[in-house]
Amino acid sequence: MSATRTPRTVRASRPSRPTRPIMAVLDWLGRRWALRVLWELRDGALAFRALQERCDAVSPTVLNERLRELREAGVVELQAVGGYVLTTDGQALGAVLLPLHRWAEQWGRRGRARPEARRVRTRRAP
Amino acid sequence: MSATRTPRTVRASRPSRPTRPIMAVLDWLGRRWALRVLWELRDGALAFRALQERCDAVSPTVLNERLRELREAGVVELQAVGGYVLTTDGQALGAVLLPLHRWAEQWGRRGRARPEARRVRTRRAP
DNA sequence: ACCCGTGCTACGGATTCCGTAGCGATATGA
DNA sequence: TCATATCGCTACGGAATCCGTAGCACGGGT
Repeated sequence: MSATRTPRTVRASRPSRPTRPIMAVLDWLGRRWALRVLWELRDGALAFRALQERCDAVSPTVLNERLRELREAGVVELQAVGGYVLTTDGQALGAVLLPLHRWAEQWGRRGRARPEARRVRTRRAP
Repeated sequence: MSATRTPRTVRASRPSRPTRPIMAVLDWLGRRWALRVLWELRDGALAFRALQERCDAVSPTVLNERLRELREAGVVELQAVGGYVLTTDGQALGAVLLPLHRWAEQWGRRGRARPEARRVRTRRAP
């Protein structure tokens, strides 16, 4: 019937994984600028535009979306005055980034370069 | 010439930041599935398809791209037999994820829900 | 009445991600 | 030798996300 040779079944092997919290965290933490926002807020509150400034001038659309997700996760909050700040949970999460910072420093000393920009999608002539 | 009222200059304030290693790490680590790949490799080597399986059946295109970046960063390598495995640096980086795991467990116990799927782009009526 | 700064949104175009199909190489068995 | 199976990995079209710019509504200062 089928033209293919082998289904190569890759799915169907996770029938009822309970979706551990770590999976959820790795998911929303692994979105663009999420880690960076936590890192930039580690020293104290920052206003929206100040935060945007520090994140390589990320577009306000994405920044606002990340901040909303981080607020829903309960790690950052917007205080009446002074801008965005880490909550207690957020500070605990930010503390996890300190070992990462140390690792990055040693990693940088070993001459590791940042993986360079991905290949541009081959565009066909218009 | 411009019709705007105020430039609201958000750029132009980072003239010569030396691009610390932590920034580079937060960049390539904050891409989709990068953290998850490190997490799934923490217990030992995994073949390409086995790794794909564990990462919610991520598409092979993205998985291969992440693996390439992680190899260029020197945290993952493909051994002759057995599939992908963390390097020494990679294991040190994976160790950073353990405190994150503990944080996530407590975070999950406090009833935090994963920030739900983003809103669909508001499409105006046709 | 301005001027300035706040958080935040609209929107079109560029980039990235996903889902499926399949290739070349290698291994194993009949 | 031929068939089958699995390996890492690629092609490609469509969907989702991200970016860059412009600007709104509100409030405080002068």
